[in-house]
Amino acid sequence: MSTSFRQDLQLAVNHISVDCVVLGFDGEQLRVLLLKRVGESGGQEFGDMKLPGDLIYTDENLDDAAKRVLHELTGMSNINLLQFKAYGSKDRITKKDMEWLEQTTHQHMERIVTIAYLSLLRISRPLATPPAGNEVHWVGLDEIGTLAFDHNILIRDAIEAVRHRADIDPSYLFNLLPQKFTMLQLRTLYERIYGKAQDVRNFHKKVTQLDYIVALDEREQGVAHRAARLYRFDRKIFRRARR
Amino acid sequence: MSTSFRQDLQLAVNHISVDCVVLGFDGEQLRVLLLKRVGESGGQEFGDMKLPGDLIYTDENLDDAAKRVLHELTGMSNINLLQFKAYGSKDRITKKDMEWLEQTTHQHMERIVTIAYLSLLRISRPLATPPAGNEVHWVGLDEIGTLAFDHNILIRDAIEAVRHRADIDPSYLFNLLPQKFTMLQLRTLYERIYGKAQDVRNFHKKVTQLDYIVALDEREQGVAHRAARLYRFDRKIFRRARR
DNA sequence: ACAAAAGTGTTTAGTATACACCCATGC
DNA sequence: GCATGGGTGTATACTAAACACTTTTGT
Repeated sequence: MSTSFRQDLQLAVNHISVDCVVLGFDGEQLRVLLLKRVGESGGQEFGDMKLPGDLIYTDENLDDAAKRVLHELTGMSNINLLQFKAYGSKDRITKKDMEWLEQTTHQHMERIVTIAYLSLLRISRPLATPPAGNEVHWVGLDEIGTLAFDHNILIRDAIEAVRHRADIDPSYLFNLLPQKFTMLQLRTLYERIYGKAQDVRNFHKKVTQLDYIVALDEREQGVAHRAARLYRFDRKIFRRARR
Repeated sequence: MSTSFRQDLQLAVNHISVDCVVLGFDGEQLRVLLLKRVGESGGQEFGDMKLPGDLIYTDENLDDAAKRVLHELTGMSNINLLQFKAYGSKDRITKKDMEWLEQTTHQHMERIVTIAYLSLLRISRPLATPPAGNEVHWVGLDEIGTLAFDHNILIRDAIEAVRHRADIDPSYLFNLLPQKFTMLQLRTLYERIYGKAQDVRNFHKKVTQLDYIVALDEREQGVAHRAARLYRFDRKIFRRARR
């Protein structure tokens, strides 16, 4: 809070937003939920993409604002949510972005600090139909072009945050997998997150000696080769083992 | 940024501050830099302590605001600085704290989001004399009472951030040690950060096989027992080994 | 001589890595 | 019958942990 050292200097009039990096995994690659944005700049119409987010309301906590954004986007409550960084540099917002904001919110904006959140979502879960004029897409990490604001940077930082979080909490990544998954899916996920190949046998060994990953008697269906065994993550066993 | 889903709701008028958790290590325990705060609430004068921090100015980046606060406090520039979390819940500011803020800043406050920074400082470095009415103290972690705002929580989270950071970057903790240090100092530091005892021999072994910690031909002076060898951290060797 | 901390090796357990072949299934 | 991925074991290197006595120095 203020140290009262320099009351004479001008204080900023601020807006605060939350932006959500929602990650999914399709069995092959990581994908991010992006919204289509349309606007006008210098008489030219443009269309690009952005992360879901919003300005926070009066009396609304940061975490609650992020929950609200995700609820509006997906129709879900109780989504895992992790605040990972705040972005407040002046040049994170270009003139074009500022114009778009003022067109959209009908407010004068001086400066926007955004608090970035990370959320992992099973990609199979159906999304709510978004309000008219909004298009939501799962976009593969390699297919992301230049996004609005500094959202490319947010996504890069978010991936790093996933890694750190998964190091601390080994259960974290299971938010990205279906309830029943194959070893290949799990291994591919690790390869995508950590960016390096995992040895099949060593990976299999490491995973099977974790008691909270339990083998099912089921196998995958309708594949053009030997069907893989399915596994599930058992949260209760995991919790017990950790205390 | 705005999704424009609900323009009709009232947006918050916000203030944004930075707070700095500055940690030092005296060879025995971790200490935090705290400022004395005096104020009046309900006719009663009170005195307690708070973290250094300030509202950000117009056109000022978050990181720059944190740098400014630290510069005013310590007279130093080029201090390591790590943003670790944003705090924005409504109830983080009590009525008493809000009164104090309005007394001090002569501004109406509706809501304050603070971006918290972590900084490690050699405790031996002399601090600048703070502006009149400000008292700065290095307070041991165990001696911290109830601080203003949610500053006790910020400090707890900061310690966790130190651990995570040190896991990623083994050079980080050397910011807390004098340039020449003994094994005991280094070991005690690890014990304080990770909260558990380190075996003397194993620790010594692990450290001496790191080439970027170099043994000096000097020993400590004026101790009432066998004098310990001094070591220093060599940043150049460290950098080379990491690429 | 005694108090107080410095300094030093070995053994054992666990974890990480490297590596190649047969199996089941659908087409 | 062939293409595709599923499934399995062993040997080696490295890292982590447990554990106790002698040395140096100041008082």
